[in-house]
Amino acid sequence: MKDITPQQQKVLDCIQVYINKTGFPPTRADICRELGFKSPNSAETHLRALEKKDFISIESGASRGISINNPEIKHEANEYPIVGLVAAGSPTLASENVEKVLNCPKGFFESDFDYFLRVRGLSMKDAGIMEDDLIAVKKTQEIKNGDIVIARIEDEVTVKYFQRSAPNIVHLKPANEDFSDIEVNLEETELYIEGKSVGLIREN
Amino acid sequence: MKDITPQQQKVLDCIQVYINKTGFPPTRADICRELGFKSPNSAETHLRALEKKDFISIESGASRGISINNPEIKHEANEYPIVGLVAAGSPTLASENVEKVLNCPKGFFESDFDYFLRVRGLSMKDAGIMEDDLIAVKKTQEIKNGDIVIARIEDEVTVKYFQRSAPNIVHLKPANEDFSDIEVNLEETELYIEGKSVGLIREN
DNA sequence: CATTATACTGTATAAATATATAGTATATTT
DNA sequence: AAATATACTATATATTTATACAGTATAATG
Repeated sequence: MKDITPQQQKVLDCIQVYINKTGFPPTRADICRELGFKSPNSAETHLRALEKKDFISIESGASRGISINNPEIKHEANEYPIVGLVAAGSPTLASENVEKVLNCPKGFFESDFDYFLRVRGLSMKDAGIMEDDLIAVKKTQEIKNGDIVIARIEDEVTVKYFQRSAPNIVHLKPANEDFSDIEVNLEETELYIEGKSVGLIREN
Repeated sequence: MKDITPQQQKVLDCIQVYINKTGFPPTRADICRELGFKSPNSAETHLRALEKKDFISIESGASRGISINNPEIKHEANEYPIVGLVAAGSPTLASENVEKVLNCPKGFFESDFDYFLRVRGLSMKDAGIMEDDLIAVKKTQEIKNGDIVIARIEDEVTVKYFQRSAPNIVHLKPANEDFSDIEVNLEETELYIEGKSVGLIREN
């Protein structure tokens, strides 16, 4: 992180204060009003300087598209969506699948994650994953053998242990003797890995 | 607070998730994209309904001028100690037993709780409680049959199902067939109930 | 049975906003 | 001495965005 100039610090503080006060970031004009600038370009150039120094991110084209980069994890809390294991289709954050959102501190689990998945069924019982548990899912394709993955095979979504047995053969193994392994031949069947489990929460 | 419709809840969640993801609220068009609406007016009317019911505030004329009203639940976070199952003696919050502290929002589980207990052994495996899991423990003497309790019998601390079989007989039942029930005659043996499990967290 | 709330599509537009361009001036670095 | 970063004013404009208006349809309410 490069050093910030006093004026840039003022602009950064102004953005933070504005967000705290209103709930959304300021426009260039808002910053000018707050800090007494007479040209929107004053704000613009400061914003670009802050962006270059990585203090903020600016989403191009979006109004008020400023977000403050906060690499240090201060017990900031986040709202994470809880999605259900929909029988057909992958768990998506977009639509009717979001059950509710759960407030959880950033860095709660060792790895960061993207959403919670509500578990249906007992196929991972012996891994201590019970019905209605919430799995913290990190969307990633970096899977190692033995990871617990959220996998979609032809519109069916399941939670299983991942094991690549051969270059084109993946085994999805349940942790329950009442269920059997799923062998997926990647040349015949489409397998999409939604992500992997990085944690679990049970409310009882 | 008036009651919210399922669809309005989705829109509200969508706003919250969008803010988490981007740092700023969505536009009407953004909401449509996320939820699959084809007219910006769909988002607009839902927003106005949410505003009328006081779930959100909308700043007139401002782009992305949506803020979520959440005066009551301020997602206050607390530091909870993680204590180990010390072989002799009850889990105390004395500093030598505190492994570390975990930041967790208030009201994270349905019931409030006092500390986390690091689980040793697999005696509650079939209840989905695995080695190294963290049990959220509420210090209480109000125990019902079937509750998962943290019990101390003569300096030995265990986690078990609680069942009062007779006025003076308590059974502490494991959830693992390799372990056997512990029958406690309250007239002969001292049983102290440390508290009960109200939730579980697994970091993996 | 009329009214109101919910839940949408589709179109239009004034206002809000990001952002480029053209300058001026000072301090710092190479 | 030239280049670069900072720190502004002033103007212009394409795009983004909020928001109104016109419909359709269904369920709930009084």
